[in-house]
Amino acid sequence: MAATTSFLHMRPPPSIFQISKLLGSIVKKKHYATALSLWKRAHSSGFTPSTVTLNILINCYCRIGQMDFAFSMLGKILKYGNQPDIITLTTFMKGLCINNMVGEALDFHDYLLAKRFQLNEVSYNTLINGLCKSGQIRAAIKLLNTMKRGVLKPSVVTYNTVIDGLCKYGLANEARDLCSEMIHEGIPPNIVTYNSLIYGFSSVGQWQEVIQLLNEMVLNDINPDVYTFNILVDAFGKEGRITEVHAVLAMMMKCDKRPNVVTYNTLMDGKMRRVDEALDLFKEMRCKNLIPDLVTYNSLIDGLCKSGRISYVQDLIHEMLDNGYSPNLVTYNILLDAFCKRQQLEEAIALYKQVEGQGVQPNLHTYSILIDGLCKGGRLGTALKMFHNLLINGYCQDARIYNIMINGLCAEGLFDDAINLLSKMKENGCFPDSVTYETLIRALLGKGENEKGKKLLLEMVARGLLKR
DNA sequence: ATAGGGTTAG
Repeated sequence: MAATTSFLHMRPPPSIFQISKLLGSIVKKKHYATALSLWKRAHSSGFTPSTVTLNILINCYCRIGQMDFAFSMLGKILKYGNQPDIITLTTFMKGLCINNMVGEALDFHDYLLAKRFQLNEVSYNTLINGLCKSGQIRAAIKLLNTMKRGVLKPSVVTYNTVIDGLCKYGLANEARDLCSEMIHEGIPPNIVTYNSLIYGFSSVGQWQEVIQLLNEMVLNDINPDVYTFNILVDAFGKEGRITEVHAVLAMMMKCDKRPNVVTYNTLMDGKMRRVDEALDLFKEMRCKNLIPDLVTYNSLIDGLCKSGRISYVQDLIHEMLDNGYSPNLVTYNILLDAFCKRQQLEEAIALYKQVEGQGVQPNLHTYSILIDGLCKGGRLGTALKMFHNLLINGYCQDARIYNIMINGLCAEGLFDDAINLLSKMKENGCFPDSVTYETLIRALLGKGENEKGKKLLLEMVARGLLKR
């Protein structure tokens, strides 16, 4: 920051073009908060933003979830007598999408159309991606088909977006059909297409298809890249197939592709049960001049917490901060979980308040950790309060959160309350899973409540939830 | 010239 501050005071002063360029390079590294604070300094030194500057700032605010500020930057463009351009509008739509407001993004699109603003292919790709990422894959396909009939034709990026969406949804076969369709339309698949498809088939264990895709790639003169190898390392690692992981790494070397941070993160993640090996990889990574990123730190912190090596966690957090990474929600969830599991409930609550105070929006995982921690720490009342707040705020479709609360009630012997919660869960349209029934049945039978236990066991069987 | 879209990891 010192270097950038002196940059602002250069003689002659930098142009707004140079400042925008610097902001852009900071954003490229995803250091959005840094870019914003640099701009604040520039602004107070008297620099006036151009539309490009404001577009960059809109992007920054969107990425850190401050949509109200992003919107006020939109207003600033008008205030300076300029018109938002296609990049402004697309950036803003992207912001709505990544902040769980895809519906608003679509409304914004309709509004722009009504005002006769011209959007382009990138704008549509942004919307299609938003739909895919929010699980509305059918709506995304519909929009793709609309594009086919219109003036803005889908490109390889458009197809890749939907293909990836299908693959993430476990619909690899359908994705493959779409790839054939795209070839039929005269658009050849590229490395991204193949990577998505390989991810899709490897995540459902259809290795034959994966091998076929790899062969097909080579035939089409498309070489596997680091992404391809990382996807394979991850998929094999998740299945515990260490031999295959090593084979992929060997193949990677043979293709002259160097492992990157993601490769190391993936390998470390697969070895978190063996923290020492993960730490060795961490050292190796630094020997190769690969800079650890936030994911690296989060995985290591998680592994160290779970293996009880707390003193090292502190060092690592300091190192992480020194390297310019601020903890994100994943970091906080890891630490909250560690505090709860170590029965340091007061520390957990203090951290939670700190997170809220920073304006970071906790997610369902945060609440699951806390409610479980509160129950196990003898604070059932507080847990119930937090749980009911969640239901009121619309988090009522996730079985895991009910399971945690049911478990908490059972642990206190409050079986009737637990059974009532099962009913409430069904009323809310959330399907109990095998964990729900196992929790209740185990607790009831353990306390000699055999009749109630038996009744639930029958219900579980009737719902087809009993494991064979 | 500087800014917006698709692929991997928690």
